[in-house]
Amino acid sequence: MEDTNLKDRIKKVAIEHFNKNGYHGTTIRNIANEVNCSLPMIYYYYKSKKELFDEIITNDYLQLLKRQSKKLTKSDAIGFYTELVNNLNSLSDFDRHLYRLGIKVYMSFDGDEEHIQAMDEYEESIYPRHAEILMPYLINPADCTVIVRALIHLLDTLIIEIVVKGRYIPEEDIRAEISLILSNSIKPGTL
Amino acid sequence: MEDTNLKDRIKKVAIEHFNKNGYHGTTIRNIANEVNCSLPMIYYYYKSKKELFDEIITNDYLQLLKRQSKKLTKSDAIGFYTELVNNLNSLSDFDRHLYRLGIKVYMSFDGDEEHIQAMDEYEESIYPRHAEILMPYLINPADCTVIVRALIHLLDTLIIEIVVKGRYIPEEDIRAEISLILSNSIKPGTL
DNA sequence: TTACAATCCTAACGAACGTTAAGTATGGAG
DNA sequence: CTCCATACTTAACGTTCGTTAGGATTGTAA
Repeated sequence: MEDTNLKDRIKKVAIEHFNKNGYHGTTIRNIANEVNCSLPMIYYYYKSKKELFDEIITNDYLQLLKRQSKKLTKSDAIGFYTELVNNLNSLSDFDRHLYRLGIKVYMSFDGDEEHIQAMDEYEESIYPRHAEILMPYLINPADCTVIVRALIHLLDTLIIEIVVKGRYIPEEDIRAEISLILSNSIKPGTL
Repeated sequence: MEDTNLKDRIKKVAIEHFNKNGYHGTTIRNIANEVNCSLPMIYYYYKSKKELFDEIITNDYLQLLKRQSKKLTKSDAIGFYTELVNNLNSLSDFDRHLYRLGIKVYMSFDGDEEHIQAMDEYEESIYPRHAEILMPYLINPADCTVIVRALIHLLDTLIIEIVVKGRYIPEEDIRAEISLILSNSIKPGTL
């Protein structure tokens, strides 16, 4: 993200503020102050406060998710999920804050009805996607539901731990936790 | 919580609003409107908006946590944690919203520095407490760190799933997920 | 040099905010 | 009946909010 470009600088600061203080706690004046530009410049580039927020969530956040998933070199099941979580450790501060803001909206802790609905739809696509990835490796396909659900739950908190609370979790720790769930349930040799 | 008492009715509505709209998104006027009282009545019972919020978090929320932990009849390890999570299924709407608000502050999604610090201190007491509970049952005490951490992570998302997203998770599902982590690590017979 | 679009500013708008001043009802104690 | 604390009100305070009107500056094309 270019720092010379005023429009982008505004968005960058906006993400920091929305992330830190929430939608209502963020003011256009505070953003303008930090960007060191006049107040109406924000309305020059963005129609309103709401549009600025919308663009961040529906553009930048979803783009970040796609960018992260493209990084995956998917080897085996445990390696795949370990990599997915571990990549978050090396997120830039900016991306981490953007991710955090996304989670916040996703959890209905900020934003309004529209955003929450969009996030819900996205979430419903998660379970089948993981089930599809794991299915071929399972010893007992009947256990699929429990295993996938427990896996998603574990992934969720690992993500929250890293992205929301800003902690670093070493790769071997991530692998150990994921293995705890998967190692007894997937076929040997695929590990 | 008495509904005849105006002071309590104000707090009840305040919790709903803080939970739904965040600290900055909640206005004294909106609360007064819904309680159907005049605006200064809120200042008659509470010194300021901040004090009202503080009391909810440091009084009511922590009391709810204690009340929940007292309900536990702690049998075996898996039963203990299953009960802990399952009890959240039967939380009243009011308590669930209060719990959600607490999680929100705990995750630094709302509130200010003081609250977040208080929550961090509380959180640091969690790991040793669970380690202590589980230690006697572990087959290999060297694995303690991984197991306890994975357990806490799993519990966290189960709690979020029920309290934040408002889903119902059947007791057997909770037990299955917790067993997935614990059943291979704790001594047989203690299950 | 002129014309014009893009980029920026100061100053102000009305609305909504947290908060308070100044009072009015009410009901029990003396 | 008087007194007074409790429970409540209307009306306004000063401040900050999102937003905009109206104009200045700048670089470029004709």
